[in-house]
Amino acid sequence: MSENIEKKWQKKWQDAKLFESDPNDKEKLYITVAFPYPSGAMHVGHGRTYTVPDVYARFKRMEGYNVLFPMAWHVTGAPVIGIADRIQRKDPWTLDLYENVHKVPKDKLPELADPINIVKYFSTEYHNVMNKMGYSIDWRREFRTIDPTYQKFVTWQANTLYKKGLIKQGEHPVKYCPHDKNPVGDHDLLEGEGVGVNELTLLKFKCDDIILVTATLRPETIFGATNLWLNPEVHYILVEVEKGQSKGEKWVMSDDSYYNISNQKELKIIKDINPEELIGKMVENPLSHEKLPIFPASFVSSEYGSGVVFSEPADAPADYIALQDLKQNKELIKKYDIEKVVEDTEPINVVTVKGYGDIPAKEIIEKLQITNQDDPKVHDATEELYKTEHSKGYLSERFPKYGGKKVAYVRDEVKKDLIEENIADIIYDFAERPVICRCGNRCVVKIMDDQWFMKYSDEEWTKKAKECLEGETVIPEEIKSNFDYYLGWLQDWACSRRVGLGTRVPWDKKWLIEPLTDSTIYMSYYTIAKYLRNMDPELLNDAFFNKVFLDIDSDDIKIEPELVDKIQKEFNYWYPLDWRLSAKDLVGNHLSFLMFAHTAIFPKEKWPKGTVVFGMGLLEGNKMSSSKGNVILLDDAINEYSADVVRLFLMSSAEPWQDFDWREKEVKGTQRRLQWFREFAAKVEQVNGGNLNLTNIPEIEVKSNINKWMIAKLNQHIKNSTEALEVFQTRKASQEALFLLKKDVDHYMYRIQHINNDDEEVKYVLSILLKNWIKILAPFTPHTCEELWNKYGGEGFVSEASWPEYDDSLIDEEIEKSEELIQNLVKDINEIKKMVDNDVNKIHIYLAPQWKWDLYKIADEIGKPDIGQMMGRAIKADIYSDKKEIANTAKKISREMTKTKYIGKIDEAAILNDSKAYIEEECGNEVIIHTDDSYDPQNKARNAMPYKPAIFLE
RNA sequence: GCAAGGGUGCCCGAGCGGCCAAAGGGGGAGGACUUAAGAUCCUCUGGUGUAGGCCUUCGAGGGUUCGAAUCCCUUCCCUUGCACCA
Repeated sequence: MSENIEKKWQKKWQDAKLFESDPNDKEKLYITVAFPYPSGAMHVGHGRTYTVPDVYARFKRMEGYNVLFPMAWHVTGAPVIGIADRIQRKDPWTLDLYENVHKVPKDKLPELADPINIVKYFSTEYHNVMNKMGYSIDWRREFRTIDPTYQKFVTWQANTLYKKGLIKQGEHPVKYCPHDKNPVGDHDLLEGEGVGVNELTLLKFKCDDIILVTATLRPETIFGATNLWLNPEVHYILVEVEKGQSKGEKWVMSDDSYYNISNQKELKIIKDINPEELIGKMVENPLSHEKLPIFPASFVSSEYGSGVVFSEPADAPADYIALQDLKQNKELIKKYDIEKVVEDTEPINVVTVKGYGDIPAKEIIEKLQITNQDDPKVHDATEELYKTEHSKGYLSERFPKYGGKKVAYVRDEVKKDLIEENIADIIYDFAERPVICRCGNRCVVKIMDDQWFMKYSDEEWTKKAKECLEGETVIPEEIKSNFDYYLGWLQDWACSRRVGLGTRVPWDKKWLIEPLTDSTIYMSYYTIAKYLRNMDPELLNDAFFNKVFLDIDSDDIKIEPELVDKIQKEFNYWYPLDWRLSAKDLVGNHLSFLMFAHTAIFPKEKWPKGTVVFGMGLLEGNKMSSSKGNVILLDDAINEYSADVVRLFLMSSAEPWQDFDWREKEVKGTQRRLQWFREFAAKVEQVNGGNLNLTNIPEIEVKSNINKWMIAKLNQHIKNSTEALEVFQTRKASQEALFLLKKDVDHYMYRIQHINNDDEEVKYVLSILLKNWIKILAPFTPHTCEELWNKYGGEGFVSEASWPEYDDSLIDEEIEKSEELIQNLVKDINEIKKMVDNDVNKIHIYLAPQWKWDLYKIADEIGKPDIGQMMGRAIKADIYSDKKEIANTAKKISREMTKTKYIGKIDEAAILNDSKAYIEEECGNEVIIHTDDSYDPQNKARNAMPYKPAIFLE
């Protein structure tokens, strides 16, 4: 049923070309959301992402803007290559994922062995589901990032940045498989997913004419170096460095580490080295020049770093325990003839850290009860101490230049100085191992030296990007400082790739442009995409784009000038982008790149104006994840609940930047609420005798308080909802527009039960209410609203209807206070009745006399519960003769005023009389409203306070 | 570790100096309707009180203020990001 209605309106919108936006005289609004990478089916989390801009677009359209909301598909990149490959190989996990989670029909599955087919299949799927959601997208501008026309655009973009000197060649460490001769991404790994690459400082210890190189994460501990460790079991070699700052030096390292380091430096193997011959010899500490002995140790790994380690037993638990082991191993000491030096070797304090003494490593070894260097707990000890010292440690005062400073700062300083003096170099290694390629071979860290980089570190460029950020509205606001941080922190970004789908680097065709780099200014492409989609890509040269986007004239433009002019005008009409929406995790890359790229290419007036950042999706409290199968596909959700229910739920369960939680029970609650709304509309028609006409509601003057109250509430909710939508608060807006308004309507309907159901005022109020209500819900539940609008005589599409103007003058404090007065009174009476045992016949109500209002006013002017001041002013103004009574009342007011908002005197007698019948009905007794205390047997009248009449139950 | 955000009633979540015992939803209890169930509607959902009140609560501790869930300080805990990947 609802599915048919939704289909019907989607078709009507399409036939009327409602969302095909072309330049006109209206004010424009251009909104985009990060386009999807369609490597799987759309789930409800994606649904939220794309519903937010749709709701906003629909809202702004009703406000009278010419809104552009386009969509395209980001299909460049490597992941689909891996997926296709796994499908090709019939990897069971992948097949299961695509068949059962992404729900690809079994007969279609084999086609997905081709990456192109994956992106085609899912982008088509996305397109269809987006239509089923009722998104108001201008599909004439749809494209995929591998379309030849788009590639021409990316080529232009790359050339433009290149010419400005913002793309440079440089070196960069990557995970690399020496067997495949290719960089490897995480998805290409058999083992070691997510393992990071560490930059290690390689310290050079001279030993005659050769150098023992030791790799460390903690170069500052060089001050406490006592000896070197070599593992007698490991195979060492001597190599000569052939290039770079260490050229000509002869290094000793393990041959396993050579496997890695040779990918980073040009090394020539000279000969094998027998560690036994080196153990016992002395090397020179490069910093202090003192002589240090070489000792044997079994914990030294041949794979990590260089296979040679310098020992700092005060702060490195492994070094400490290895030294203890050695001291006890008389046999070994004897073998290498190092009795004296071993005996003399003691830890040297380097780092002072709270909670530890002089030799932190000793303490932690003892704490964890580690008994020898091959105990796996050594690893935990190292990790713990490393973290503590890094965050809380200080280098001991006695070291010149660096002493007394925090370890965290000293580390980089020492490293920089050592390298400058050429007593250290840099190598890279994995933080953990093993890292094994799919082909079964050990991966290495390779330095690619022909990699292309975006120079995001460029100071001037960063300054401009920050300026761009400064001029933007960021929602939520707190993210802005985050952005600022990222813009400054971004280093050069490797922007070329060897594998994946994408556009070639125009001047170096062996590279592809990295997928985050090819989608930083594509919002400008949307504005002209409808002209380019059927064009011969060969016509789209740089000259063309230069003219359209930057107004640079050229003889090389191959398209007729009139068309170029039209295209350029369209770009200038839509640009700059008003709003960019994207997920939280893209703040540090995509969204920042977007700002960088815009400032580099476009003049300031074309820089983006606003960014909205999204939170994540949860499913019944757990993180949504396709790969774990923990998702609900959007299509399934639509089929089960209808698009409107899904939309409404997604918009109302959390604000866009918060994490939302798809809870079936609450989705069902939303469904019932929407159903209630439809029934309410039918009820309004029924009250109107079956011929409700929303286009033509006869004007009528509203007199009764409760009707005025309903109108006031309606206006208040429209106002709140409008203000919330302006700043993308879809949750607040939908709460106001549906849930809170419904609560007031419920109350209203209850209140008017006693009124003649042919009452003209009620008919009018309900009609006005419904008319506006349909409108303010239209952005959230467009199909339902379109249907109701049409059914009850609305003119045209509600999607095109004008957004309701709220009238501040109708949002009357006094009217609200009146209803509050009545409700509080009823509540109080019933509460007292509950507590009183005897039967009640009559309810007497006494109102506060004028002087109490005067006193309340004085209290309000003072602004705080200061009884002394109140008394002073009251007596001066001579508001009442009995000072004791004034004092008593002042005390009460002092208490009351912190709980009640003062809005001036209201005519309580009139208000209560207006609703007397209602009060009697609610309380079940006759009500007598006294304007004086001529009948007051229990002396209750004196309790009357402004907004709080006295009650006497008889 | 660094950076950002956050800890609110059974649960999710609003509130961000006084209309706050704290919106709204979910869950629970009771009632109306119904042959019954469901849906819908009403009431209650911190404690206590024989006159509309009082007491205790917003991670913990301290402070500012006539007044703090809201502001400041300290402390504990949680979530996210830290890159060559969309």
